[in-house]
Parts: sequence; C-alpha cells; structure tokens
Amino acid sequence: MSTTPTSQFIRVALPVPMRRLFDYRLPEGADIAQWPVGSRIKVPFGKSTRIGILVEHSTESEWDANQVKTVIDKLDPEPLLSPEVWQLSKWSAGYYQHPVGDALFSTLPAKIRDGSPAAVPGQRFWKLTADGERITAEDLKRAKSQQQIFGLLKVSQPLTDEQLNDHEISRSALTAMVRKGLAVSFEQASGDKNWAKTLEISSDAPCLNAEQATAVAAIRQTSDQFQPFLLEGITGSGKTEVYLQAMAPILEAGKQVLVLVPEIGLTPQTLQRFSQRFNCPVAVMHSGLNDTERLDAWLQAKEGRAGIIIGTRSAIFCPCHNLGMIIVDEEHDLSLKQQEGYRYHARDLAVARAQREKLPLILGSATPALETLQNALSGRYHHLQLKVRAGGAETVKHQLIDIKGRPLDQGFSPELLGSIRQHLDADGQVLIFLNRRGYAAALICHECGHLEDCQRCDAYYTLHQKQGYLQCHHCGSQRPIPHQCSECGSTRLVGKGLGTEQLEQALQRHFPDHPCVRIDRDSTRRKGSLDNYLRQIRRGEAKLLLGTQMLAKGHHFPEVTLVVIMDVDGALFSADFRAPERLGQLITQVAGRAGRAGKPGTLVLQTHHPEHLLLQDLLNNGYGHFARTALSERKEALLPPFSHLALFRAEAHQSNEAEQLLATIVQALQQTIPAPATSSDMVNILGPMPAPMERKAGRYRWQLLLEASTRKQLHQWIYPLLSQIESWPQSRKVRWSLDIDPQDLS
DNA sequence: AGCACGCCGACT
DNA sequence: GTCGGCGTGCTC
Repeated sequence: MSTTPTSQFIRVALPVPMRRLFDYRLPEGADIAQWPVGSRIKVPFGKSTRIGILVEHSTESEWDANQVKTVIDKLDPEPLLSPEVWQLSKWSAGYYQHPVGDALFSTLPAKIRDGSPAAVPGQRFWKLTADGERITAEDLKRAKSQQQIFGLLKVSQPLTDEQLNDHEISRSALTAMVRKGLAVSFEQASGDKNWAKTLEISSDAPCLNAEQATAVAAIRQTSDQFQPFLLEGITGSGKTEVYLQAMAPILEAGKQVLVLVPEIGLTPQTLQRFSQRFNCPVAVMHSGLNDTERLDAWLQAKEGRAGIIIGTRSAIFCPCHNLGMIIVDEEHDLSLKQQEGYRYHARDLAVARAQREKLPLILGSATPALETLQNALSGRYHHLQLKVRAGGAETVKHQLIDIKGRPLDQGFSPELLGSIRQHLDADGQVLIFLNRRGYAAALICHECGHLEDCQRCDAYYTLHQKQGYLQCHHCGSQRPIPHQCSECGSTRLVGKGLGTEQLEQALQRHFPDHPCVRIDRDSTRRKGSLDNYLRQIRRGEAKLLLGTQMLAKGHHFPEVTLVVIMDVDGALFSADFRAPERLGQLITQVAGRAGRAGKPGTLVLQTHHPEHLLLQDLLNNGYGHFARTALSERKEALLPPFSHLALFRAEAHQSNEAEQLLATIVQALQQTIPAPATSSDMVNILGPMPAPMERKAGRYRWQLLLEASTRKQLHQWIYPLLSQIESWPQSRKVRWSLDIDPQDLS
C-alpha cells in the first residue's frame, strides 16, 4: 500500500540543542490553512510531549513513514510572530549557527514557551469604590492592613495584583474591603490599542541646540525606509532629547518605537523621560520581570497596545504591531551581546531588523564601538555628531597623576588625597572608580610569597575582609580566611592589591567627616539597597562615592565635581586587541559622570605610565580622535572591523579532550579552506590555544580563532562543519560552542 | 535539553 | 534483596 497522496508533513523547531528540525504528519484531512507557519503546536517527542514551532510545510519526508509521528494539537490560530520577526529570528539562528529550535524559543516569554495561550492575560486591577473614596484613613484605624491598602489606593489607583503584592498586602484584608464595599477588582488588558488617537506630546521639551536640531531634522527626513544613524554625542550633549524629538512624528503617525538599552540603563528615570514626554503606554521588558509581566509586555507590543517598547537585549526579537523606528542607546555596550548560549548581538540584529522592516535606526553612544564608527565613516550609516554639552554644562578637565615611585597610602597618592580634600571643601561630590570589589586582590604570605589560589580556576582568591572569607571571582567559590599560609605555615598573611572595600576603609580614615557610599556587587546584594544608595547620593548625604562598573554607567550625579580612576595600568598592556577600545570607553564614560550641572568637572587618573600614547591621545584629543586612531591600527593589523572573526570554545575536565576536539576541527577546516575570491582575501586559523584562563570552575578551556577578510567566506567555510562536529562522538563529551563575531576573547 | 536505560555501591 | 548514583544514547 502506498501512502495517501494528500498526506502532509510539517517541519518543526523544538526547544532542544540540536541543529535540525523534526518532521511530523498533520492529522488526517487537516486543512493546511489552519496550520500556519510560525504557530505553536504540540507534538509527541521521545517519551514525552513538547511545544514546537511550525517552520515549514512539505509534501514529503526523508524519514521512514513509520518513524514520523502525528502532531497532537495546534495552539495558535494564527502565526505567533509577525513575518518580519519570524524571518529575523530564523536568519539570526542561521547567522549565529545556533540550533534553530533553541534560538526561536529562547527569545520568547516563558509563558509562550510552555504553551500558555498567547492572548491578553487581562491583568487584575484594584480600585476604591465610591464608598471607599468617601471614607478617611481614620475610619479604618482598627484594621491596619486595610488602612495600608486604602493609603496605597488613595495615592494611585488602580493598582495591579502584582503592585499590591510588592507591598505584602494580605489577601484577607483585601477581601474584607471588598465585602465592606470599599474596594473592587476588575480585569483589563494593560495598555491601549487606540493610544495614537489620544497621543499628546508634552510641551515642556527643551530647546535644541544647533547640533541637536540638525540631528533631529536629518532623522525626521527619513521614515518608511532603512536608514541607520550613528548619533555620536559626548556625555551630556543631549542624545536622549534627540531620541525623543526624532520619535515624536513616528508616534504621531501611530507607529511604535522600539528602544534598546543596556542591562543597567533601564532605570525608573530613563522610563520617566519617555513617559513624561508622551502619554502613550510604554511596555518595559527587562530581566527583573516575572513571567506574567513579561508576557504582558510582549503582548502589549505585539498587539499594538503600547506605543513605546523599552527593553534590554532580547527585546530586539519582540514582535511589534506597527513598528516605525528602532533606537539602540549606548550601542557600544557589551550587554547587548549575549555572552553564552545563543550568542547574538542585539545591535547588529537591530540593523538587520531595521533593514527588513525598512525603518530608521538610531545607534547612540558617547563612545561608539569601532565597528559602528567604521560604518559611519565609510558612509554606510549617516553620521550625526553632538560635540557640545547641552544646557551649557562645562567640559571636564583632566589630570594624570604619575605614581611611579611615589608613596601610596592604600592606593592613594598625596596629590590625589589633596585633590579630594579640595573638592570636598568646596562642597562637591567625589566619585572614585576601581574595577575590583573585595578588600584585596589576593592574599599573600609575607614569609614565603605564596598566594592563596582557587582549586578550580587558574586564579587567586580575592580577600573579602569584612565578610571574613576568600572568594574566587571566576567560579564564585568561597573559603574562610586561613590563619596560616598553606605552603609554609606562616601566620603573616597580608592582602595584596586594592579592592573597593579597602578603599572605603582608607577614605573613612582620611575623611572621617564625610560619609562614603560604596557601590559594588557586594554592597548592593540586598534588594533595593542600590536605589537607597543612589538616593543618598542624589540628596547629597554622601559626599564620597566609591564603586566599580556599576557606578560608571548610566547614573547621573549632577553634584560630582571630581572623578577619580584609581588604576588604569592593567588595561594598558592587555593582550586583548579590544582592550584599548574598552579602556577608552570606560574612561570616557566614567569621566562623563562629572560636571553635569554647570559645575566644572575634573577627571584624575593615577598611572605608572602617564606618557602612554593611548592615554595621551584619549585625554588630549577625546574619544572621537582616539577611536579613529585605534581604527587605523585595526586596519593595519587586519582586525575587526577590517576582518571577521569566529571563535570555537571547548571545555572539558581533561585538558587534552578540549584541545583534541579543536584539533580535529582544525583538520576538517584545513580540508575546506575557501578559495580566495580576490587577491586580498585571506582566511586564518589561530589555535587551538588555551583560553587566557585555562582552568576555570574545574574545567580546562581551549579556543580556536578563525579569521577571514569577508563574512561570506568565513561563514561558507564554517557552517557546513557544524552538523558534522555534532555527529562526532567526542563532541558529546566536550562542552563546545561557536561564537560568531566574538566580543570577548577570554 | 530531557528522559530513559543500565550497571555498580550503602541501606531497610 | 533495592534505592539511587550519573555515564550513554535517543528524540521526527
């Protein structure tokens, strides 16, 4: 007997880490129109069932008829994603060579992944009834919980279930109020589909300076076409104001704007800037949301119930009902690139998405990535520059303190202490940056010189004096501070190298009258403590601010007049070719924290190498010039963006297993070295070599870097290999991954 | 990734 | 005797 000619097959992406699709049969007599590509389906898989996404229809299958199972059910009457996002997602999975199913699913809200309905969840809201409005808090003095609820609702209502839960509201108090007829709940979808009809643009927009006006005009000229802009604007030059005014006509035309921000940039202040200007609903997507909130924001965007969608990295995959513009703020920021698993770069995908959907795209930064800058300089992107500080804020003065041979008091040179005192006396705030938390970088034996090191990593333990333990910052393992050296038994163990904890101690000793706030991962572990510190700073209660990266990004401290970077020397001689770019960005971003409110700002760097060309160029000529110099060096060395990289990583418990796998990959690659299309084409294999930290968390790590002058060559070379590698038995013992356009070579 | 099967150590 | 450790193999 032959199979019925009407029998239909579908190919399905499943959330498994396999670079392939799975074939299923549609139920007998199924109408294909009812099973659209891009919708979710339920299928039998192994001994269980899974939710999958229908990728394509087919009249045949390569598999034996008896191996192909029949789908169980369909979950969506129509495609889950817009064709544009669906295509983007599939293209991205291919570009980054990530297993399709895993790629498609990993960008969806958990509630979509687990098969929950993709429909308006309808949030539960609470409000006071007319009776409830009439009473006073005094009337509820015998019911404390009810009084609290009353207070909350009186200030702002309606409130969602979640918002009330945040205040640890008891269920019974709420029902009691309902029983008394004081409060009611109702269900309503968040946002509003008709926001465009009632859109109002607040009239308190500040006047633009000439550069801003030029930028806004240039962006406003382009709509309904793909046009990327690099908005290169120094800190305080008013990039956000350009975003706001550039997006106004888009929103007025009823189209949505998608704004990507770095992980750390999604603060209530950022949101406020947008919601104060436009009265349309704003959907927010970031890591702090729970599953319900995330689904809600996703659906708000998809169904057009929000005008503005602000989110971190993964928001680039968010379907939008009628998207009109994409903005990537701080486009150089590392958090836009996913560093594990599905290693996509949200900025690069924003370009791909804007191109597909014919949208204007703004990439904004004070310190653009060299890749982006090159695209602007070559004319692929429209280059907009903001070189003056908006609102008349003064530019930052800078000073290098040569600490060569100088006496240091817990890291502070006498000059630096003098500067700090001066600024404190003038009632300014001082911000001190050091990129290491803990008390000391290591614990060293004063008798034999032995450094206590982590058993699982090629790294020393960081000393955390206050908490009383040593911690490895690479695998997170901890142990109590030993009393004796583990080599010679001496009890003379001392901290070596500075951490923020020690700086805090030193500052309190030198400036006991000035409260100091330390902001790092340790001091802000408790929920809400960061907000608390930031409030203290803004109110001027703390004059000395001390911290790591956390302090360097995004926050505005208008009263800061002195910014100090304690130690830049480490990055000056790093082996990573991106280290200079990163250092330039960091110094510029940190310096940007100072002198925002018309007070002159000063930047001080302590270094053993004040003559270093990199520092000189950066400080004398600014990031723009520095970056252009760095670009010409990259061009000379044929490094990105003048070549393209892919990095294979492998980790195993046995060092040679990881190395072996990569060596086998090299063999396979050598068989298929692409023929150069032009005389300047090249491909290069570097490695296998041990990772900069060979042992981490008990695993040996090796890497293999591939370099090619064109993307096309690189991809044609590597792509066919992956399913091959997957079939090797050794590849299942070793944890391996491929990173396309790696940002971090460690 | 899950989830089974499978073959060796300390427990009622 | 059996509960459970995680190595190995498979999923249309």
